Amino acid sequence: MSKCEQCIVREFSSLKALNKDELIRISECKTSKTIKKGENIFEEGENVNGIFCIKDGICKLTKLSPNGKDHIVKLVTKGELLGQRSMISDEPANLSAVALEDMQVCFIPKAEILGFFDKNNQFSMNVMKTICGDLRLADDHMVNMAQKSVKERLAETLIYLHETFGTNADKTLKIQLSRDELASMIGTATESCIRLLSDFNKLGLIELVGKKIVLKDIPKLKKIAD
Amino acid sequence: MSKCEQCIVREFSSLKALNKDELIRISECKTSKTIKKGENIFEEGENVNGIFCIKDGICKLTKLSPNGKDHIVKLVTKGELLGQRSMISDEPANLSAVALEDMQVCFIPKAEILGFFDKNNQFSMNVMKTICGDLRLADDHMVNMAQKSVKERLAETLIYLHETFGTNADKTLKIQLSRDELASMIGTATESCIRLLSDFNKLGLIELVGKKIVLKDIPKLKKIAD
DNA sequence: TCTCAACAATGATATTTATCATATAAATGT
DNA sequence: ACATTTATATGATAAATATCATTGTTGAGA
Repeated sequence: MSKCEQCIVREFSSLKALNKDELIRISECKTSKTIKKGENIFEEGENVNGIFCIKDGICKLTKLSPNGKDHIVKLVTKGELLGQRSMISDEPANLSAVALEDMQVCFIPKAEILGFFDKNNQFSMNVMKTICGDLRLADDHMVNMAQKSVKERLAETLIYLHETFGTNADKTLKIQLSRDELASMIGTATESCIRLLSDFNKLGLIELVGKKIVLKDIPKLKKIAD
Repeated sequence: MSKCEQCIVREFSSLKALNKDELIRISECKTSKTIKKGENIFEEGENVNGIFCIKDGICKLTKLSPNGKDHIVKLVTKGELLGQRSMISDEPANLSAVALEDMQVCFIPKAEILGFFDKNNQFSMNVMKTICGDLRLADDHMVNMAQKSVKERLAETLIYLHETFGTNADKTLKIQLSRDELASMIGTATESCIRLLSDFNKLGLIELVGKKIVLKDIPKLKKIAD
């Protein structure tokens, strides 16, 4: 079993507040998993009973809307933790986590984490701050969904993907979402999303390289996004 | 100065975990304010430096969208706390709080609250759970905004207002929002909101009594809301 | 009581977005 | 390598929603 102490991704999450002994305890009780692209880490409504630490890969957090469409609420990547909210609220997961690429994740049981809450204030403060950050993002996102047009949301999302996940050598966005997934991030029909991408392409704002996307004119995209 | 110990609203918030001594400490450092309808408790971007405990009244939490329209993110009422997220994140307020009716609020300085975080685990757990609940609502809300039609959102909001704030003796909704405010809760143009209210009225789902609203057929409204 | 300003209502129209249909391109399994 | 599925693309059209213009209503303050 690999040692959390030597795992570099912990430095990027609330876990960085844990000391040597605490990390050793986690190493002993955690379980590591490989998740293949397209598989669930957990599903909406499921009891999670612990948190997941993402060692490698990216996943989407989705929620099923009553109309039957999935909405992508957030993308979560290497170094981040999953399932904190459910654990603290002591409720089933509100969102599903689905791998966008092959992933390595570690599962840490709830009991262990709750123990640290009592003893390590810095750790619980870190978790709180993370959740507060998520809340802020969610509120901002909600207002965007309610007040911005699909075009504005698409431009904004493209810039977000560019800034957050970067580009490949050929300048294409490193994170590769299907048109369908992109549509369900911005909350629109797949066809509308494709059409707007075509428009952006014709306007020279982006370039479509097969299924991949290159951002050609970021200042203009930012202007559209507001 | 009134005593927090004898204030009943604390029973409805995270503050219920505080013991007698802690409540006395708060009584000594808190300040009480009257906020008139339409006035701000705090404004987006402002440094809050503490939390507000709502003793009486209702306020709206709004965020200004880049298009210049205000969006109502949440309604907050008697017994709830305000400003927790900003305090924990150590960031300026992300939302403005505006009184919908005359309010009584108490302000508790940050230093005091942070002190309790260290010493009273139940209290910090309560705060965490509240914020987790807010996050869950925000995510749900985001998906609604992204995936539901304006009509669905209006029906849903009417039911929410009914269930949360109840009705007057004449069956009208107790909380009275202007058409403009209702529109900015559901994320649509004021005229669209008014038009849909007229439609609901003609269909016998609601009744418009001047500026007030009576829900006539809740089951059908729920069906529309999904 | 009158006046003005804010709010509510509605029509006409433009714009945005979804839906349905169909075509093409790319990926997948055998 | 071929057939079959899946994803992308685009046109035609319908539906939802926003915008602009106008009128009616209400309530607060002079």
